[in-house]
Amino acid sequence: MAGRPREFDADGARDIAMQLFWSHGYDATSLSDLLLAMDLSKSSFYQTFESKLSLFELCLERYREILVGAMSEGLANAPSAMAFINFALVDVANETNDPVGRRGCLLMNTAAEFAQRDPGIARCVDAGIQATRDVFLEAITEAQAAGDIASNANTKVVADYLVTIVSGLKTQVKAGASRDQVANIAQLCVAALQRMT
Amino acid sequence: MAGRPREFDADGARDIAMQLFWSHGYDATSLSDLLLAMDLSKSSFYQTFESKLSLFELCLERYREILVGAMSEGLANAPSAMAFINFALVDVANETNDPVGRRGCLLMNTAAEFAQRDPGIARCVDAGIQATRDVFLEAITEAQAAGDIASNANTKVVADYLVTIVSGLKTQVKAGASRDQVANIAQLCVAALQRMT
DNA sequence: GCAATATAGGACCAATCAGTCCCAATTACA
DNA sequence: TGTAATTGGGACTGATTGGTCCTATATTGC
Repeated sequence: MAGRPREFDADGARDIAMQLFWSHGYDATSLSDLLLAMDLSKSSFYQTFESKLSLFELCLERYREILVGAMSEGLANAPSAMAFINFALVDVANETNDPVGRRGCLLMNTAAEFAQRDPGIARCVDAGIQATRDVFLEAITEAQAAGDIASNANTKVVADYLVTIVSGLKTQVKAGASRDQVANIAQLCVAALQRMT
Repeated sequence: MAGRPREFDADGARDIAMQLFWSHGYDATSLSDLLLAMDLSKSSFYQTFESKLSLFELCLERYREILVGAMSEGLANAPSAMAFINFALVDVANETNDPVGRRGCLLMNTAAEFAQRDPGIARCVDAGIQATRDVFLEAITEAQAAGDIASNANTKVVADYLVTIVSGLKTQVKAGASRDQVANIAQLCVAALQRMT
């Protein structure tokens, strides 16, 4: 009944596209760039992914999946919730010498580039940010139980605080800040968190 | 000796362009958009501003000028340096219902969009960020003298912290956060700052 | 063999892009 | 009056954009 099977891995191709979008943004990633990197003919591309925009949505969802997965795993494996939070912030400094360039966060980049233009994209971005916020929320609750964060702190606001910090740090990286600079800011943020009442 | 004088205000036209770039970014602002808004013919445009890119550089410099001016004035007129810092952060929440839209900061937007593409633009962005950092630095030193910030705090890192926070908050705004949400995060950041040792 | 699907490749589309050039008219100063 | 500069407008460039359509070939299940 079914015809000739697809010869390429659609998920793999989408992941390659995700890297491009992450590096250069939506507009600056042209269709020809995509076809070249994904090693697809135009026919195959449009048969599998409806359009550039819908592929982008897939990439955003995939990005969230990977990001939240890594964060959840990091939290689970960390010696303590506070250690995880500390790592999440300080680790941003390592992106200053990322061989693939200072790309920031695909979700935040998208929010900055054109989340307001397309409602579907806006929903994707929002869902992604909420998901990372939820992981932080979990870590904060855990850190509270461990006595590392004041018990009367408003966990939701603190979670938003962490998302804001990470977002801000990544923008600093894109703006050209040095490794030490970013690491120092991150440490200050963690220290501030620990002193909250 | 001189011929027919220019009929339009070049600085005013540049300011209009700045608003466009601020709202939509560099790439998404087309030349026709610019000509229409600035009310210029293509001839006049290219005679006065060498190219779209060099006009953009002018806009970045102008933006810095306005931003730093407003911050300096705010600091000078505030009841205290700490009050100024508090206002600088909490006031970001007001951008959630800005009639012109959630535009973020032109400097940070540019850093995110393509600071890495062009070295001249990267310098402009960096200069702008440094300038705002310097105002914060001044405020921090003043707040230290007033006893509102711990005297042993590393002022440069704290200044970077503030820049990071403002940048993060503005990104939150662009990502769709509510007014209260942003205000709460901002207040938390200020509270954290005041508890630093 | 037949229907269904996927393949690569290219022709083609209308639109947009930034930028150049040329034009005739206009307005200044000397 | 002549020179210098700006004006608006349009023609035009070459390139790129995302996307559609078509053809011919290939591979599957029935």
